[in-house]
Amino acid sequence: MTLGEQKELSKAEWKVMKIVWELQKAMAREVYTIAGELHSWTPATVKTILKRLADKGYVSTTQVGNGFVYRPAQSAVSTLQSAADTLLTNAVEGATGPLLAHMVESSSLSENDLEALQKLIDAKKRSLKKQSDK
Amino acid sequence: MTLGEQKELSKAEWKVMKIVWELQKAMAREVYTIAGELHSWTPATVKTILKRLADKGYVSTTQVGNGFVYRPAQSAVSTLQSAADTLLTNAVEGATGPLLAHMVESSSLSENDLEALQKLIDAKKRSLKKQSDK
DNA sequence: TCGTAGCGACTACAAGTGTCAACGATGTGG
DNA sequence: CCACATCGTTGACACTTGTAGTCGCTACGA
Repeated sequence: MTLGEQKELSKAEWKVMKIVWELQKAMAREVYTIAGELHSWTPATVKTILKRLADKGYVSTTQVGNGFVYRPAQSAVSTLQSAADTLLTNAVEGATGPLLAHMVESSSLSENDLEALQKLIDAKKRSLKKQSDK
Repeated sequence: MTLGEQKELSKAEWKVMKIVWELQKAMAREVYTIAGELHSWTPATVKTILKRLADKGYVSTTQVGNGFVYRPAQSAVSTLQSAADTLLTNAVEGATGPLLAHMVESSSLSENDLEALQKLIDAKKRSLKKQSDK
């Protein structure tokens, strides 16, 4: 994409993207088979969404035979992160803490994830402290 | 609302809700004055959005004079939390950790928030450990 | 080589959104 | 009591989204 203005993903598009992220490389067939099971969409529906995702630049395509191989154009993590930023934009002063608490609580995180978060929070706390006695 | 099926907020609706959450009680005038400055919307636009929010049940209204007092029907925190849950739904296995890390990093959190998160994470870690040596 | 299965493109259409103008009802200052 | 400022409601219109059918093209098995 020429620059910036990344169109956002719609609900249905997220669902398809999730499948693509999981497969990493996928033929249309695989995507709509899975999507069919998961959301009872017809192949036609999935094809439309794939097209829209390609237009928006979320999946890249490489021709193979009579069709494409679809592949995520950006990582799931970074896409999720921008979505999270958007979400945080809507957060009123003071809501962020409880929000994060809720998220941590309701996600299943690995030992490593928890460790990393711990470190991050420690660091944040220290920098807060330091700032207070400038 | 009778039960369940909460319609979701659209982008513009979030922006208006944010204002309503901040004001807690607001006349149309106040909302569209602020929204005008913030997003250069005309009063007409804001009125439409307020109506839609009322229809969706996100703001409650009480008549006063020729108009309404608008007031959030649910807390910012709980609304944000459901949005977060939706977001987490789209998260691929393994993405949640980095996602949360990013969010913690990019938000400004108070000492108390950080403390609370720390406790939560500690608890989570302990329960993970316990589970592993069943 | 020829039928067929499957692909992507195009078309369709109802519902949701972003944006706003106009209108009729109503409260208010003079 | 009247003119005016506002308020909420309606209507409007373009664009996006959810959902799906159809069609022309192509790869592939018989």
